[in-house]
Amino acid sequence: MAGKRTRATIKDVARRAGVSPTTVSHAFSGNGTVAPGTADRVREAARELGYRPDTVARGLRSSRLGVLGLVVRPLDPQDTAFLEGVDYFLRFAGSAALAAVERGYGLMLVPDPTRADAPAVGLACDGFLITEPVENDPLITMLTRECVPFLGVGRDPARPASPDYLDLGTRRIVTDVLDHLAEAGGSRVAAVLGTDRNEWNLDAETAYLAWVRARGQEPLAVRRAEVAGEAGGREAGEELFGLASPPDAVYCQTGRHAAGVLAAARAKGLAVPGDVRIACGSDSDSEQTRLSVPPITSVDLRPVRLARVAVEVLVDRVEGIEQSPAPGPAEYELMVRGSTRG
Amino acid sequence: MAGKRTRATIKDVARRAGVSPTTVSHAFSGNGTVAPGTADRVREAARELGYRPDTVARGLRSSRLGVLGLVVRPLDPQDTAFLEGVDYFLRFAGSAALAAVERGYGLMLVPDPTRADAPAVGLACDGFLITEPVENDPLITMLTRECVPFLGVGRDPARPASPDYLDLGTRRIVTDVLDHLAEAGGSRVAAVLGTDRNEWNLDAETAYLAWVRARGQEPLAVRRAEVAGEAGGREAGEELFGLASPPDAVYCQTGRHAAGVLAAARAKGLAVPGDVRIACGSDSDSEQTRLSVPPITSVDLRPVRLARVAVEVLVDRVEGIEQSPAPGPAEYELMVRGSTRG
DNA sequence: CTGAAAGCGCTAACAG
DNA sequence: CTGTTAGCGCTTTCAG
Repeated sequence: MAGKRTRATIKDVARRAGVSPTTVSHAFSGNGTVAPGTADRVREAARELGYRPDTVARGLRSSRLGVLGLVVRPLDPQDTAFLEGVDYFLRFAGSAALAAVERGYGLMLVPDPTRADAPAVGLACDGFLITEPVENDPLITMLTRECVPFLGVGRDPARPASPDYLDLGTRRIVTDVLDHLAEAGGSRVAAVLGTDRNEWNLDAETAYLAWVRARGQEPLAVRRAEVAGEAGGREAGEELFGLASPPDAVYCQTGRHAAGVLAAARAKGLAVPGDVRIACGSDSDSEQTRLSVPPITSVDLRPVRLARVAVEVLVDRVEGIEQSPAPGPAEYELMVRGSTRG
Repeated sequence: MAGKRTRATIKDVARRAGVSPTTVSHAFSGNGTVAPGTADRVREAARELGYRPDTVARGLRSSRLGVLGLVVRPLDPQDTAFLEGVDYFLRFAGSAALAAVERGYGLMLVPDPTRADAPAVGLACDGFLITEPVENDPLITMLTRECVPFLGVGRDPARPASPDYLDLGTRRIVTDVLDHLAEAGGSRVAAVLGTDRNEWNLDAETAYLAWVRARGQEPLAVRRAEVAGEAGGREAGEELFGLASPPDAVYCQTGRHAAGVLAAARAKGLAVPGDVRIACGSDSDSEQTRLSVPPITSVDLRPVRLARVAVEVLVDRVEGIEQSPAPGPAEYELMVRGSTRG
């Protein structure tokens, strides 16, 4: 079932319809103007031949392929951790794909095109969505140099804010969650933070430090790699609850961390909520937070909506629509659950 | 940040390296032969200019773009149900993307290219993965006609088995689950089936009917659309448990259906397991089955592995590698859980 | 080993 | 309204 090129070309259609290739081109692209009758003949001929314009050839001229690249960080293709963030990521990717389709684009998952082993096609995308750029993201450097449109979902923490990044509003979110923990009765709030160098982590840290200091306390933060997951959270929890004066509330950066902290608290015989309140700054739809016992208060970052907005902005950029108004901070919703609510 | 074409072309590199475009082409593609020294000069010039071969132009000649299309059925882009199968689908899509990358391909989610409103780029893919083809799938018709390689993940139920389809082994799986329900004490097993016309549903029905009749009983099957989800399952459960002689075991086709049936049983005061056993023929990782109370016995279809196999086979086809041995039925594992185990 | 020439399939100017 | 003429950036014979 190999088969050489069987598809009809624009010339075949032109010949059959008794017109020039240009006319066929016009008829299909809707550019120029074609007499209705002629257009019909062209369409008819094309149908008979099973002709469809070749996207690649078209892209060569118009330097627009119709493909958006989605780059997910962290990005090591070896690292199956890629699959760990499934809940949030799938919703994001799925929604982005749909939104892209609605704008006439395909959405391709690509590994970091700056890596040597990246498939060449990665570079062919008309624009890129980069979720959670890392500090001084090399991909952003490259895209900027080559004038390829992109949109960061989250800031590059080392670069100035700009319309090139969607603002996740991390500090505001984290502060809200911390306030909620305090309202729920937490008087000493610890934090379990991640280690990736992205907006989400770096801003969360900043926000936590500021919040704690504003209350005249010393920060009590531990860090665990995102990929350490529930086990990492459990470790962190054991560390925190083993202290001489343990926290009575814990803010966690990921749902998996939170689930681990919860497990550690329960293992230690601590009531949740009661002795300890736990909340998570992300990923409210994850199994870990939603279906744990008790369920863990967390934040719905609206990945479906976020992806849609991101695609809209990116497509506008790709199509050269002038500065689509940079949307404000992403919407979110605090999902208060049993882990902080008597 | 619009910017016209800034990227260096092969000519620029040729000029700078003092050679012809042909030589540059050879140096990069590894085709012809280039003297080591010349190749170095070319590479050097390219580096200085930040040159990278243009994938689109390259694809024009070689008619190989390096992109695999992933078509998910059912496929209505309007229908957010697309997002509902998240657990299984994400794992599948994520894993497929990784496997594709490892073979040097990009993996693009595309809507059914046979639809009128589909983005043209859908057609540009070098090959397609079609998860759960529907009966007489029009996409398969088109791809066959145009000699575009594809691989169905699941058979087209209306076409003869062939190496073009990965065998999901549905009948075997369903039979195993039914056997398990019987072993767990079920003497009258009902089925809640789906409505999509794909291998999964049609073969499940066949297998169920055969299994029941082999035991000298009459089938007791209800159907609910996949998208009806938990509510649909609940309805189905109410219907079944409201019968004069209700079943004492229910096979469900989807995790959501199973969760609904479970809810219906509990609402009716039936013990699960005890009065009723429930098992699900798919999607063991879904929240619905894994984290319900009790958790629901289901089947791990190994989507991560399945996707990897599918990509391997498809890439072999795309690259014209002769008949990579069609892999046998997909592996799976019955995950026995509380819903069938005292 | 290297290069000149001829396109891949399509579209973008311009002319008619 | 339609056709002619040039290519897009790259690869590919096929001569040197």
